[in-house]
Amino acid sequence: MPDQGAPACSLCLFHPVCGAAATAAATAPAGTRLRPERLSLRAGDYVVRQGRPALTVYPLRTGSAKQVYESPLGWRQVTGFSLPGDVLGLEPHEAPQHGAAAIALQDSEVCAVPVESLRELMAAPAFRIAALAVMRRNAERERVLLVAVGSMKAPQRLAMLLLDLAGEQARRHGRQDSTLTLAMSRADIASLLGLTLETVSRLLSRFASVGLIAVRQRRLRIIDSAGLASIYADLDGGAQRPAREGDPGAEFAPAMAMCRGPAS
Amino acid sequence: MPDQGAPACSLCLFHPVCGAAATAAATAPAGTRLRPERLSLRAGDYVVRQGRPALTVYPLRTGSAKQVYESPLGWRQVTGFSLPGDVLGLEPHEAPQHGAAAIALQDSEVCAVPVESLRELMAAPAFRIAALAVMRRNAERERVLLVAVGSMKAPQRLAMLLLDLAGEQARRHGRQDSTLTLAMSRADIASLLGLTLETVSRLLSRFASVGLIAVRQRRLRIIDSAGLASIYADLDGGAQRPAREGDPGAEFAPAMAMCRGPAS
DNA sequence: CGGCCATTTGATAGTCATCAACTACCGTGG
DNA sequence: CCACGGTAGTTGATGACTATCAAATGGCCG
Repeated sequence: MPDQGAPACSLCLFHPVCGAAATAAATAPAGTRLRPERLSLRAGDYVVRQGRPALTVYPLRTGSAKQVYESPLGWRQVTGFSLPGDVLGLEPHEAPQHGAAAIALQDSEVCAVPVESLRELMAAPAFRIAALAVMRRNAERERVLLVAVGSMKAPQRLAMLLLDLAGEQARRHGRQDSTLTLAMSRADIASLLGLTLETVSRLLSRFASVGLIAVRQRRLRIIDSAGLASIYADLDGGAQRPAREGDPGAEFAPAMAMCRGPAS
Repeated sequence: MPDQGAPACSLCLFHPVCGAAATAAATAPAGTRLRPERLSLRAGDYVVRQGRPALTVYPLRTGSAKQVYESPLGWRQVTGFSLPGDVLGLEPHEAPQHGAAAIALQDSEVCAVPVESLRELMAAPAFRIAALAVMRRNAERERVLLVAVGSMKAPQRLAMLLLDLAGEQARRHGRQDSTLTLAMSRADIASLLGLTLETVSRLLSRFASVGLIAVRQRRLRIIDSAGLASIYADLDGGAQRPAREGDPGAEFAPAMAMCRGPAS
């Protein structure tokens, strides 16, 4: 067992050049191997603070984190969640300061990579490409979130998040066991989606009552992935025209009765 | 009159190296001067299309444009407006494809700069810094928008936009004459802010009726800039607790009665 | 002048925030 | 080990906010 990294290390941006990983020996030039320091975090710890100089980036080994952005006027909002393999504090456009805070959602471990190392690595085309791809991915994510918050109804937003979390989980742990652990609170989810925690709680209950998911506290299992997807995908957000008699398609309408409140 | 550029050319990212500008002779190395081709656009023309290869960037000389992002599932949303001096189609993270469409809001003029030229220019530290700053600015803008759409009430969002437009206008035309021309339709504004066009129209009317602005069609004048700012800045979105008797501050509450609907 | 589109305005109701209990969970300390 | 307190989460009642539907008005272009 040469690779002593956590399971998700193989997804880390730095994995190919990480001295702690066996693969590095083969692919990385001798001089560029990293021996990152490791840090342990407790739930709630700040990994990076918004506005502070960006001196270090922190690949997440285990645990999870949230990004929190505070607008110039003091509005605060969760802008994303991070799972092992993600890089906390990685700023796009070579920003000299962190654009958002990163906060551990649970006891977690991170590596600490100085930005100088990062800058040197960026000189290597292969690494550079990978790093830029990660940043683009993050940017795209934020845009999807913007559209979700700006145009979609609450059930769709939540369905989107659940599917996204499941997808990320699958990307890491291989097979999708469809069982997630929500490391974030309802309030965090609500902030991300532009809702209130009560609404999130209610929707989760409603999803569960219709058999889409099973949820108990922070343990969640996706039962009907396709159902969630149909809620998410539903353009026009489950709009309810007066439902004239003989309305074609009324007898179908898969699971997106979700958007219509409790079954009367 | 050596500088033949449009007034806003001096704000263009490429101005220091633009062969059409007199200043370029002084600051730019001989080999890197640009002679960008100019294009004329009609209202509604696509400058760049989302997903198409990013081969050219288009500094906006005159007119205005909107960015429209379409999510993977087909949700479409305006993500920003551009004014002269902005660069259309400029993709962050060296993205090979355009991440959003840019559409002229009125008859406009743009320059066409090949990405190869851009790439060469990025080698020069001064230009690189400026370009990265522009991209960071754009990213920050999007995040502010995300928070606005996610957490703020409709009147705040609109006040924010008006102040922003006024600020951008002032940054270009020097003194703020406080008179803007809204090149975008109500529907575009609504899409940007995550509202409907009716709500935007109503709010504009309401703002006007309270003396914050004067608006007739697409001609708008800001009368009480501070009043708009107080609406925008109001944390907790003008929440109305039951207003107990003797509630301190009730007799104040500047212009943010806006958030409470028509004066009863 | 007529048609078309953008905008305004009104009426209505859906969605979701807000306020308020209530319950479940978790770690702590007796 | 169990009682306890505090936090997180659930559920209900209510109504504000804003979407939706509908119609009228105004401006612009052919």
